[in-house]
Amino acid sequence: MQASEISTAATRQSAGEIAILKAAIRLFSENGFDGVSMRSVAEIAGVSKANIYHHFASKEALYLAIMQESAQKLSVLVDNLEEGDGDFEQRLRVFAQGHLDHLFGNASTLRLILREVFSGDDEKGRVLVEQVVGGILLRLFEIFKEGQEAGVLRAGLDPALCAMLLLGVDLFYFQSHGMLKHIPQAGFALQREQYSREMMDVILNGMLVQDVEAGVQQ
Amino acid sequence: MQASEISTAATRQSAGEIAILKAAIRLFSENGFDGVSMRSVAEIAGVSKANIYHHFASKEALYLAIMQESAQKLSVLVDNLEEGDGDFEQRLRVFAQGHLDHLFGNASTLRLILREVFSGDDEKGRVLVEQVVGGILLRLFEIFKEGQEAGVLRAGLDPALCAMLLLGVDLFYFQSHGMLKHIPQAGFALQREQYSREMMDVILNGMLVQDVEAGVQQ
DNA sequence: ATACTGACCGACCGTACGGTCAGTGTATTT
DNA sequence: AAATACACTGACCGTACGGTCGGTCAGTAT
Repeated sequence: MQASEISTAATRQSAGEIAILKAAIRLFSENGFDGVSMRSVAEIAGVSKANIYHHFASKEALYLAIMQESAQKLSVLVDNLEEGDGDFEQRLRVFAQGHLDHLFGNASTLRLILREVFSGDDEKGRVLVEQVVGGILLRLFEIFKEGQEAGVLRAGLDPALCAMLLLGVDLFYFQSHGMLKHIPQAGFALQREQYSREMMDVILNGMLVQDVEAGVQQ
Repeated sequence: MQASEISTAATRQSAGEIAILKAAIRLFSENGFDGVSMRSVAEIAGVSKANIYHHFASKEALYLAIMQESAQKLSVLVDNLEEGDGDFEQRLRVFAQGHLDHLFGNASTLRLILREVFSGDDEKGRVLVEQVVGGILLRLFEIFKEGQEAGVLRAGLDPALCAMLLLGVDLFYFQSHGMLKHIPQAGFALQREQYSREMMDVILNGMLVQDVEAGVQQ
């Protein structure tokens, strides 16, 4: 009944190492790289600081390990879109509906990666693409490209751009829902489902081919 | 209306103090609060560390001073954004492009504010949002509202949501282009104008009433 | 019994941090 | 000429940082 065998398959992980990773993911996602000390990680994890250096070569190495583990968690999102049944449009609509919830379900993980993505640093951006999120995005682009070849996505559009728009709309909400609540006019942002539904209504209507009325009335 | 004397009127500033503020804005916007040391600020500003403490009570006080100056600067600049004088669609395209240019034109200042809004506590965030985002959102909101009353914007849509989508698309690019440009498949992200144009193609197509095919070929 | 392994720890190192303080140099006021 | 005001500095303080080191201890294979 324990959830203790999550990723122990690939590399054997001691209880301490798992605790370290868990503590690090929480602290780094909340406070960023510079805002976290190895001492605080050790304390939260309930191990000695020296033990962290037994498992990880440096603070940077620990950070990178967490980033990659996090990216792996997020790739499940694309799996859902890839493996769903129905045609592209149906899968896309289901995906769009649940995507935002999924993001919030992996809040710590996502915050960690977004912090890096939005840092604006060129070098970090490159490393991020090459080692962390590049593969996920390419798979997403490919799915949209197939959707276009199937005649569902409008012909003139860049599939990658459409994918990023869909992704960006949800990421934007994930990042800024706290502040959106303070804007009086933005009543649509009070509830996640409402935001997702109305936003997806606009952008799907904007990029899908209009054969019949595409269920966009209300 | 010159933008050259923003805050020199209220309090006399010595050359050293100006250099400190300038250095601090650059460093804090690039590296965040925890990633900047008072020593590095002093070095870049070309003054002693003690001199910073002569002008500012603490690191927090320096950071706060910069935040306030930046927020004020941004809110003033936003008011000068061009809007275009053509039809509804043309106005929005000009506005979106101008807004995006505006974001990049004040990159350091903006990054500073965004960091605080997205990761700071609610209280500070709310003040900043009201001061910086409020004005521009309201202007866009009015444009969309007029468009809807004129029958150009689809009737079921929330004008505030449309405004938020447009701003979000620009903001998302500002924050993520450092990563996007390292993805070969995301060629649309290499040039600002191209990104803005193609994104607007999609979302305008999703928002506007479809009388004819809305001129989205290239 | 012995030898070996790997998880783990307390104590420590050099450095950099935020912040303080006594004092210097230089204008302006009296 | 003396006094006041203020921008500015070098040296210093206590603390916390990332990282290292010698060593303990349980498990295990020989």
